[in-house]
Amino acid sequence: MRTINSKSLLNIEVKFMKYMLVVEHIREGIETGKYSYGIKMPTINELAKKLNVSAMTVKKGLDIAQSRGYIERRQGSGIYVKMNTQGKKKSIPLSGNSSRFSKKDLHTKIIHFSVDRPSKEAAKKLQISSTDFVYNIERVRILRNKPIIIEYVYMPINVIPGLTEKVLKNSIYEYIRHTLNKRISSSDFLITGVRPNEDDKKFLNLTNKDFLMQIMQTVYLDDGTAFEYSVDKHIPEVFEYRSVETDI
Amino acid sequence: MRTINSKSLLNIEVKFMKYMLVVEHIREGIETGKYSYGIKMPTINELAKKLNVSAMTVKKGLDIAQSRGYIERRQGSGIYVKMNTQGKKKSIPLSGNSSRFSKKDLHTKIIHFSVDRPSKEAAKKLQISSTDFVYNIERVRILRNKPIIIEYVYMPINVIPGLTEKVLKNSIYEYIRHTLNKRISSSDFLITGVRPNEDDKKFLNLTNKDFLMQIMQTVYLDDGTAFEYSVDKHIPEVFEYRSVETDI
DNA sequence: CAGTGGTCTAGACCACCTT
DNA sequence: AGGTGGTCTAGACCACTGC
Repeated sequence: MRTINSKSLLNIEVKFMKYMLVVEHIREGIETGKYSYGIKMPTINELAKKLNVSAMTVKKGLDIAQSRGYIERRQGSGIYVKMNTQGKKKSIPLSGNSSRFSKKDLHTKIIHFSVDRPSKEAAKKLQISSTDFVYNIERVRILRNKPIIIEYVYMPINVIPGLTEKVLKNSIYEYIRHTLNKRISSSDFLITGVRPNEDDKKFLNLTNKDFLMQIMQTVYLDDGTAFEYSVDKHIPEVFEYRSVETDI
Repeated sequence: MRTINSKSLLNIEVKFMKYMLVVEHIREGIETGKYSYGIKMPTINELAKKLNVSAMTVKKGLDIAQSRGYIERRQGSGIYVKMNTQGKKKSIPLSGNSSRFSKKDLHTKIIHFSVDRPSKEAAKKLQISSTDFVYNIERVRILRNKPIIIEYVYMPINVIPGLTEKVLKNSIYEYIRHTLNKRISSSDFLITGVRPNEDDKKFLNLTNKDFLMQIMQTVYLDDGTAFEYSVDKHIPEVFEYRSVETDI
């Protein structure tokens, strides 16, 4: 990646794509209240001049700001702020758990941890052979003594070597990012509502009357390798998925 | 919009942004099996030459193909096909109902239709005054005699004038697009799991043991006007939300 | 018709992967 | 070192809005 140093006068080296300057400018403007709901923003050329980048780069930044729901663009008219100061945040299923809780309140109980052959389903999703080995993990997330999420996770041992119970007790994603130095790039996921199975009922203290919000997902590294196939089931009290959709 | 005519030799005028040629090329390649899972695609320069567009335009098309989950891009390596022939489709909540059913099998029952003042919540979401008027609509969607979705819809009468029961029986969105000639551009939505209320139970034939998949959404026209605030509740058997998330 | 956003281009250069 | 994708630019031209 090409990087530039902004704020170098402050001796704080911030590495950015230039188009992220645009996104940051808008995010900051919304947070500080400079840009509030419905206001017309500066034009593309003004932004380009102010941030010292080309118009094309501003446009690329606007693409991202728009995809995040910050702004609305009206051809021939201008750019308008769409988000309120109390910014909406996407609850991203990438990390397998909701980020709405402070880390202190959240504990992890490991129900099962083994290395097995993958199920047919898991092998297909992970694009591996049924003779390869995968970690087979079952975890329960507990929020202030209340179990809220049960996770069934499959990861190829070749892709994510060296998993231990200690890692599972903390964050698998931290381990992948900071110990293995791999980058997570994308996920396909599917949200449905399901009834609990026997394990779900046992570990989340549920009955047949209860239900769960299920996310089935395949997660990819930035080299395209699928490294996780997982099924997370959340109790409805703590689940929400928020997003923005834009035409094309 | 700038438009060009492709396939003019066939006397079929297809109006496109050039970058959509790239998206279409990839979609078609996946559908016909020319591009199958894992295959390395032509390079950007090759695509540019083949489709007779600039490299930047190819890149813009790739952005869209990537956001649709068609491809994976690996810097320094190439572009790889990610989607299987039996293409995944996003079940888009924009239309308020799942598009997995043929129109023939789906019927609509209108439970309630009036013009009222908006609730505080609806006024806030629609960015209108509590003294303005809104359509207050309650509909049930019925799939082959089984009620599957109940919808509570609020629309400002100033923005969407002339709604009738006949429109409600068909598609409000068709009416907006083709009769009012307005364009729908984006939506914010929130997916949660809920228990049915009294109306839900009555009209979907549910009990307290049942649950529903709820989408609360605000939908915007391309001029930024919020024109719909709605709560749709789907029975879990027919609900799924599928998507792709990419870093940034 | 002036202003604004959208599309498109050719080309320079950078970052990363592969050999 | 060569190939490939990513970023960035300056500038041309188009489509739309609003005065």
